[in-house]
Amino acid sequence: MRLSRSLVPTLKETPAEAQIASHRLMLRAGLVRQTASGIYAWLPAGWRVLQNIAQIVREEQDASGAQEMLMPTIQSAELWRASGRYDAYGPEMLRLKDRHERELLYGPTNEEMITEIVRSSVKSYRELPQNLYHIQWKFRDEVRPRFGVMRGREFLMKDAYSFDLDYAGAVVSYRKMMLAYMRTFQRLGLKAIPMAADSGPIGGDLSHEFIILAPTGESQVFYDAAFEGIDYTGGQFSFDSEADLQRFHEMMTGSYAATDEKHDTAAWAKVAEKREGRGIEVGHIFYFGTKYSEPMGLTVAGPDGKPVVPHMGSYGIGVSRLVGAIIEASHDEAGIIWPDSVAPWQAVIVNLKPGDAACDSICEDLYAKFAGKALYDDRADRAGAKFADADLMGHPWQIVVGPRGAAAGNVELKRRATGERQELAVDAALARIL
RNA sequence: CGGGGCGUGGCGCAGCCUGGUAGCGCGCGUGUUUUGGGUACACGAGGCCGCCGGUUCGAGUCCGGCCGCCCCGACCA
Repeated sequence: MRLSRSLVPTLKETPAEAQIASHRLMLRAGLVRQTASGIYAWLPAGWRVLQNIAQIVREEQDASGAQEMLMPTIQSAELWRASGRYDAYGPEMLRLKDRHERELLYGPTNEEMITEIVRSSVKSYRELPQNLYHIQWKFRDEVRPRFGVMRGREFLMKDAYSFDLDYAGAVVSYRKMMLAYMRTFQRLGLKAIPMAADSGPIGGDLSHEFIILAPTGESQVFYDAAFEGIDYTGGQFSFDSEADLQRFHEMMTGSYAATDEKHDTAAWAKVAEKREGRGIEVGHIFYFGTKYSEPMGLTVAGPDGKPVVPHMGSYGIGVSRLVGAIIEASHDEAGIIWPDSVAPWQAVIVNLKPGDAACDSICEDLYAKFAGKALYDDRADRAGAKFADADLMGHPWQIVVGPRGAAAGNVELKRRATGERQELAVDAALARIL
């Protein structure tokens, strides 16, 4: 995109409503605009980030064997009465009526709907297991939306639902999702720690929250250094190997990890290498047995022909929350520092002197070669303003093209994360990035 | 939902106490200037002062109601 013709409204000053770093930076970098309390419009740059994150989430879900689908945002109240949650869910659920006075709701989650869909189409144990997910907007009428996109009322979530014949099968599905999550967060450039969470009446160790480390996180976290440096994407854990999945699960549950709410000082004392930090919750997975399948009448024919009630689990990632969380984990005084995998553009080409033949020629050439992966700052602004915006927007690379180097066919390459700069020939710079 | 606060050009704010024809900085437009980290100067555009009602000769300012938004707390991807 050419910046001169794009809607990327950066701000020099911070709007008064924004308190935390990610919210301030998202507004200043022109990623989002708030349209109502807890509801945001995603502007071009922000939308690219959101899609990049969603794509990584999607790839890892697919790799785990889950199938993507899309369920609607609007659901009928009837569905929720069947599970008993219509009344139980409370005022957080946005309720609507259509022109015929039929009761509808804007989905806060999709257990009921997916259970109904599976109920109507899956008839035999041979069709299990199934794991279905979608990436869809949710609405939860939070009492107090805050922290920008991290605690909005409308938010984009990836939610997956697994269906297995029995508990043993559900455990395998659970472990696959846990692995998919750790791989996803690693690819997003985040350090994530799975933490045991309340699993309700079902019990067991099959509910985990995924906390990512960020200095400005909401809660204090305590964890074993054993979680550091594990490579989840390198091939040592296969989704197809139950032995791998078990080893992985033991690794994740065998070391101490807790937020301040559940911190156990006695157990903590025994940890050899302690780590503490701040964290943000970005995902939650749990096994809940037949909590929905039972009341909603989901059964399949078992091997002996008799009906069996499938065991379910559900698995959520806050996709839009991740945008804020990544910024909390990766920014400095000047602005955002995007991990390469989620950046809206890999590089910004900063033309210091639009109109100068040498500068224009190098920039146009670079811009074409990046084929959409670079933002071209062709605005007729001061150099300082462009540098400030480039840092603010957080592009992983900045390619500075000025008359000084252009004459010799050189550009300056700056890495946003380290601040490191060097003067290179155009092709050499290009080779470093692509 | 309890507690606190704020709504005045696009953004950040002053003016309100003590009513008298709306102001500052940034941004925006034009021109000159400058030309590698938000340059300087000049001219200019842009405001239902959140909304409704009341008091008053006169309301951004005082009174009442409503709406919106933010912050702290309890709860959540």
